[in-house]
Amino acid sequence: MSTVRGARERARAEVTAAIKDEARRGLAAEGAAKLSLRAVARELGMVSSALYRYFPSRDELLTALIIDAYDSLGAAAEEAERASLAAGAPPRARWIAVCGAVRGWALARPHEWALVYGSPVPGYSAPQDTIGPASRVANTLIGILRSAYAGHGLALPPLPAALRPEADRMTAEFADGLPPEVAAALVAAWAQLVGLVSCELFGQYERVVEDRAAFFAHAAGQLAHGVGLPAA
Amino acid sequence: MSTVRGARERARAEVTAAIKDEARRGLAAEGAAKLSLRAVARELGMVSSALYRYFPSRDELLTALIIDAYDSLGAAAEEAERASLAAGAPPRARWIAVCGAVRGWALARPHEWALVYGSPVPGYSAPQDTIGPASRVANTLIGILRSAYAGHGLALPPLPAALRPEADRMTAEFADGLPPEVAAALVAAWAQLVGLVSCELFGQYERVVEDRAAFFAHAAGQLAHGVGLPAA
DNA sequence: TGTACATCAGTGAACGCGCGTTCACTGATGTAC
DNA sequence: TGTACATCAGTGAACGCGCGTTCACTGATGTAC
Repeated sequence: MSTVRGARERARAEVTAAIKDEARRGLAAEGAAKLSLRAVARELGMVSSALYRYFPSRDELLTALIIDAYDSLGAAAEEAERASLAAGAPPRARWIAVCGAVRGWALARPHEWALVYGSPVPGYSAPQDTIGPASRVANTLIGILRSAYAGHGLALPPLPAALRPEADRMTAEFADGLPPEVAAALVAAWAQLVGLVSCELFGQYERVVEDRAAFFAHAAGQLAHGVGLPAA
Repeated sequence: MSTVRGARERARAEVTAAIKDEARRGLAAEGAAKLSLRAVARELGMVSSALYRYFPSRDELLTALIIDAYDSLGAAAEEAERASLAAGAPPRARWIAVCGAVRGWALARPHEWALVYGSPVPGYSAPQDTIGPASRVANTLIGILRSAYAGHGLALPPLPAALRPEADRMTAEFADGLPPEVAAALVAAWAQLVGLVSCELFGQYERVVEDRAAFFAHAAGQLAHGVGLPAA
């Protein structure tokens, strides 16, 4: 509770961090499905049963890694928004900056990206605790659209009637105050962004895209257009 | 070589198919990383060493599943194009039909989608044999754009200068005769389509998108717009 | 048509390995009086 | 300040399980003469 923690508490935090770091290395080597407590312990020079002082099971360790990943990605997105806002960038440029930050984070931590946006781990189902951190990037993007809407507005075509109820529901849930076509466009853009990053990371660009930074910059501009932030 | 195969050859084809079917079930239960030859053999009532008469290793079995998946997805896309072409549909409608076929295939075989477009399996690297079947969907989409281009043309904004060399390279490689902005737009649309399908399949729409068919139809329309096939 | 031989599918045992989790334990660190 | 006790990190053995791959083998199916 106190800010000056006891030696025991400090040691516990350090060992916990070391376990997660080693587990992230294991993720890279073997993937989430095969992440092995025994291997983590071995690498740390501990006996495998000792890990149970820190995580009650393998799945809880996975959950901790997932939460960390969402948080770290969310922080990267928020930082990009903060920096470009401070530089006086208009909404479109900030949107593109945040997309670039997401890609940059994923390129630096491909296995953590795979952990949260790749194929689900069979037999593992993420608990509720992961929902909050998971939405930080989306919230950042919504914030940009909000400020654009409050400024010069967003250039979006009207929704098809079939999507109206769904778009109204989305709007009420996480984009209150914005027009319904914005919520629908945002979710689509987010899924498309995930696709751009995952394709690059998961090997789909092999023999197809070479200048990946230029290609992504162009695609992020298209995504901005798709959410009503056209160029010029 | 003859069309009337001997009993032995026929039996071999049947057992090979049974092994792959059972392996596909294993994929669903445990994921590609943990796909187990012994479990497949057990389920088939064989002894595990017997599988080595059919596949020289676990990785070769995985490769066979990957090729099958690409082929099956490619066939679904081609069939959708053929049917909507036969119905006299214009390029935009055919584009949307093919996107819908990709999504439909993925919803019916989520674990095969994950096998080819999800996180890579650590320690496994796909051999050359998978390249051909992998491009059938993209080829179908290019075909649509080709016929649209030959007809009323494609409505695409000019490329940023930074992407011009890359777009020229892509065009020479797989979209010969089309303008460079088409190749770039196609690859981006394809990656975005992968994102839409993967997000839906991998659980990213939980608590976000409810009417997924309507949402996808709208997004596929946006993708069509992105490759120069605007509505109306 | 019959026989000898080659091919091949499938068996069963073995090698050497790894896994998650539990449990009774030792010994060091912290806490209350 | 000193002592008794509680808390907790880490140990080591064990349980019960699963894995990919190799190898010598049996016996059925096909082929050549």
